[in-house]
Amino acid sequence: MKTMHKEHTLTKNQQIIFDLIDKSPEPMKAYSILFNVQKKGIKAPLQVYRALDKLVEIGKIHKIESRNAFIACHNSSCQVSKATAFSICEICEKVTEISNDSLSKYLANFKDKDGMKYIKYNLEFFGLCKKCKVK
Amino acid sequence: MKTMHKEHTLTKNQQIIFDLIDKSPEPMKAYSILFNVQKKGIKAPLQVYRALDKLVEIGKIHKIESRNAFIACHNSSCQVSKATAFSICEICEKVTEISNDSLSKYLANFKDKDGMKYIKYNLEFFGLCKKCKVK
DNA sequence: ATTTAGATTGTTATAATATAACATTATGTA
DNA sequence: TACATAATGTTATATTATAACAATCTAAAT
Repeated sequence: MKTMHKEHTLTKNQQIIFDLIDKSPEPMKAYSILFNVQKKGIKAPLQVYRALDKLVEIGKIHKIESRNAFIACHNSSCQVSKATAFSICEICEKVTEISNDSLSKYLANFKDKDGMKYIKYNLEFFGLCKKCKVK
Repeated sequence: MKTMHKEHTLTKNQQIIFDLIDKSPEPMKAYSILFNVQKKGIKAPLQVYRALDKLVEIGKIHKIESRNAFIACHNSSCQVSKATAFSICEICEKVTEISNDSLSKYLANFKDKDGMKYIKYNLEFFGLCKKCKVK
């Protein structure tokens, strides 16, 4: 079965903003994105936020909630941003999307006693990355 | 062994703000808190944010990152906000702290392949609560 | 090719969330 | 008492995000 969510044709603004985020080694914040795309004609915050909203919706990027920042999705098996997990280094702020079958299965099947039906989750691990740990 | 993290004596501002959040049936936002404590002499956003920072630090409250809102901790076994999990209803916005041994053990022991040492995590599940599900 | 509905864009203004900087006051402890 | 640390009060400002509305583009159905 084909995963459909990567198939969207992006609009001009969406493409410009996705390309920028996709090339960035770290999560990008909305106003940093704005600054970087102004030479391409995107001049207002709302233009950035609208593209970000759409890109999140179709699963091309994820929002790192604790950082108010956005990274490109590099996890072909992630289900349209419905199930996301990240590791975040508290020193260098490097963020990596976690792709781990055991974890995603565990969380997808998790049921709490309160009878809620979960349709989405977001998990953020914080710690020290390999590089920062040894410093 | 005694859990030490609930033993802090709160300062005046901290106590006022904690009491307000603790009584609230839903997560409270910073400026809503500010509005509600102005009659008690807390007049500036920074006074609120400083108390919130401290209360989060000592584990009396948690921040719901996806909502920019704060709830009191009712989970006596939670380790000073180092390991938090919440369920969030996307319709009524009810938030419940999840207290589940299996989950917390699984996450505390989770190790990803990238060699990171995790010292903290935050998990947010989204879905429909029992009430909203049947509507 | 034309129509039409829906999505996207451009624009201005403003709302909501959060922190910087600095002077002052309280608190605990040596 | 004196000292260090934490907390407070205050003004100003930075950062993140959305409201409202008119204009334009796009895809699909005539």
